[in-house]
Amino acid sequence: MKREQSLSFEFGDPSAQDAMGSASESSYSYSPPGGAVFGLSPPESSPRSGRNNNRRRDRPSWVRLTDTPYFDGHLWRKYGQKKIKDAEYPRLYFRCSYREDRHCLASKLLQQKNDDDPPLYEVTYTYEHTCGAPPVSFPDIVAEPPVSTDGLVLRFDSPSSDAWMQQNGRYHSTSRSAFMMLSFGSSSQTHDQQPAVFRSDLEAGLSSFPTEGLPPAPPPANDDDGDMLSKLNSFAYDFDNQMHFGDHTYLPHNSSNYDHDDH
DNA sequence: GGCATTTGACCCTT
DNA sequence: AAGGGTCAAATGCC
Repeated sequence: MKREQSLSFEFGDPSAQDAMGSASESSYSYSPPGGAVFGLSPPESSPRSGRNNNRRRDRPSWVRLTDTPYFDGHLWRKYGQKKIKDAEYPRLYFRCSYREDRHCLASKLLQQKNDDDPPLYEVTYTYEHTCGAPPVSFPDIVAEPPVSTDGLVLRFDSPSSDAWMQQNGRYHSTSRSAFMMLSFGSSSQTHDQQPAVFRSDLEAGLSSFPTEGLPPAPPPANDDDGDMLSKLNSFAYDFDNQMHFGDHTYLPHNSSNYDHDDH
């Protein structure tokens, strides 16, 4: 049902591209996936103020192709829609629902690519979430014996963060039975507690529930043991060159050179 | 009434 | 100057 995904990172600053592929520090304002995604300060000026800082082409962004563009584990508010020249479908603009509350700069841009069933969308994400909001799910964590390693497997039962979105004050889902799995401690990992597997299995379905009773997003994660859920996003990115989210495989461009001709 | 979405205008980037 | 991204007032929904 779902398509294979690809992910590309685009930066105006080559040094930022380098930072994406390693843990090295960068003067670039963006904190790449795998780094500390919490506690970032917003830019000194809004996008409309200032001149050369925060230019569009300098903003970190990555692209995802999906047929479920709304279900990515975060809450988004739509703030614009525009007909794009030579594009068959309008472009939709979303920003993090916590933009004001927590100065989260994350935004995404939705572009429908075709009219298949289901339609394919190109989703361009800009800036990592700094809101600290957990994935939109309330999973039951189940420890299971690992399949073939000496590690630990955690299963996050339904609903999956990949299957829910907020719309008109309610969460909506196309998943009836979803779960995610994390595997820790694989001997192939060079760092402690990095996942070897991170995936979810989704089945088509439809349901929704109101958002009123949901707890607020937690404060930025600390390093205490047991705070697994608040680290979920980080875990998802803690691969060297590959990330799995849901049944999507993300393949960040990892060349050390900035490359405009990436497709 | 409060909040999210829509949509035309404005402004920035290329 | 054209095209694209964001703002903000208007509108709709709960």
